[in-house]
Amino acid sequence: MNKRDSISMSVIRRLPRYYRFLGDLKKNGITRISSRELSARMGLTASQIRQDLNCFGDFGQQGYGYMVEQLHEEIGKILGVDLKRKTIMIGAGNLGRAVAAHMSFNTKGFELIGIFDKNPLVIGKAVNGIIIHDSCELEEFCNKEKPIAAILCIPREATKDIAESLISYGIKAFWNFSHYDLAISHPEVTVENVHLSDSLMTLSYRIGR
Amino acid sequence: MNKRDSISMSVIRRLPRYYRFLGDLKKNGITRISSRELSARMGLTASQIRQDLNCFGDFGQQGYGYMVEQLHEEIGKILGVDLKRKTIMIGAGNLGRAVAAHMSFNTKGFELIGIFDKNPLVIGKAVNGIIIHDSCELEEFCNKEKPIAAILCIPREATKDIAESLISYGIKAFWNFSHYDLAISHPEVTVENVHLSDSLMTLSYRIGR
DNA sequence: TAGATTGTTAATCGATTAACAATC
DNA sequence: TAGATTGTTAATCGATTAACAATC
Repeated sequence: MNKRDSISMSVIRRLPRYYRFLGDLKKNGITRISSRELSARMGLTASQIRQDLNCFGDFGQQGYGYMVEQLHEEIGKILGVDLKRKTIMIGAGNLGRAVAAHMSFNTKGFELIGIFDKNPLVIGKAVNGIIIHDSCELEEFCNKEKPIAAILCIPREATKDIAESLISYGIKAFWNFSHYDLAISHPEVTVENVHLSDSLMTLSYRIGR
Repeated sequence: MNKRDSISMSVIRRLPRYYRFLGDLKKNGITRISSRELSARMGLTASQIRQDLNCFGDFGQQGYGYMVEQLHEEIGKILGVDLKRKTIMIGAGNLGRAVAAHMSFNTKGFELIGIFDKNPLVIGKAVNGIIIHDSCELEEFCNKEKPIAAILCIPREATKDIAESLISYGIKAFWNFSHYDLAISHPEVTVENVHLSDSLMTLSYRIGR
């Protein structure tokens, strides 16, 4: 088994947070940091930080700590934020357009190259310079441009079928905003579900009655 | 210690998903279900489902299973989706407007009663019938309407200060979309962070290089 | 009653924390 | 060298899974 495959989800989900905090430290001119100091800032244990980082290599120096800029860069590479994976978005409703306009895909490993919708009212318009195409052009577009990732901002009911079509067009990864648990049987396809509704209901629970 | 307080986050985060699946079953006319059948549909173990549900009460019937409609309703009550907590949104940019237009707050325990921004271009407009007010009216509005929850769709830098003001105006819960880990020291305030960037970077990691 | 399935206790597994030898 | 802090192993804690008696 590849080392990378043995990393637990718990660790993976903390990586972007490390990346963010290290970026901040760098911006504030801090050049080195100990796991203890970082743990205090992030609200973790120093032990956990050292364990997490050691999943990927020996980034620290004993008796000294970690170099902020170097560690930031290393984690960036681990996350793959330096890549430019061709990405399409399906669904240009409120949420889709906002995500397209709001996210900096190019600093997170992706490049948004096309948006698709079947609503004639939005087709032909552009969001952040990305043109909204007619959904019927999807297959042709994929054959030509070979995107590997798709962002799904479509209604719940449409999700499963569209995802399957997209896989047949060569899509290997989904960022799914629809209120539906996309679970793909193909093992080579990666899915990240964003369930805003679930998040809000979790807040509702925690507020209490 | 209150029973409710002893429930782990792992369990809490699964509740909305149970709620969703049970709603589906109900819609499909299925009136009862065993933990084994539900586990197969949800991709969990039957054991986990029984453990989770037993945190809140004995909803099942031995030898028989669970009544779908009744369980759906019970979980809804546990989540508090029947409540109408007065909620405001701060920040009516792309993301804020999309969230305001896209989410069904009233089926998730909340009622959006006002949106605030300082951009004159959007003040006075409405999203889904909710008026966008000038931010300078925030304190007055809170004194009058007494909202208890706030949705933050503002830039990273502004988040901490605005959150603290809002707490002084009586806000008890935050749904935070800013790229910033809002961690409030007041124990009576609840925070749910939605980190879309982190989610996207997690996907980037999992795709690999 | 017999079969089914829960509620619940016990066993296992995995993740976090603590401890400390290695070493800068 | 002495002090500091890592990398890493061991101990603890919590969450998941298995097992089974209770009971519908």
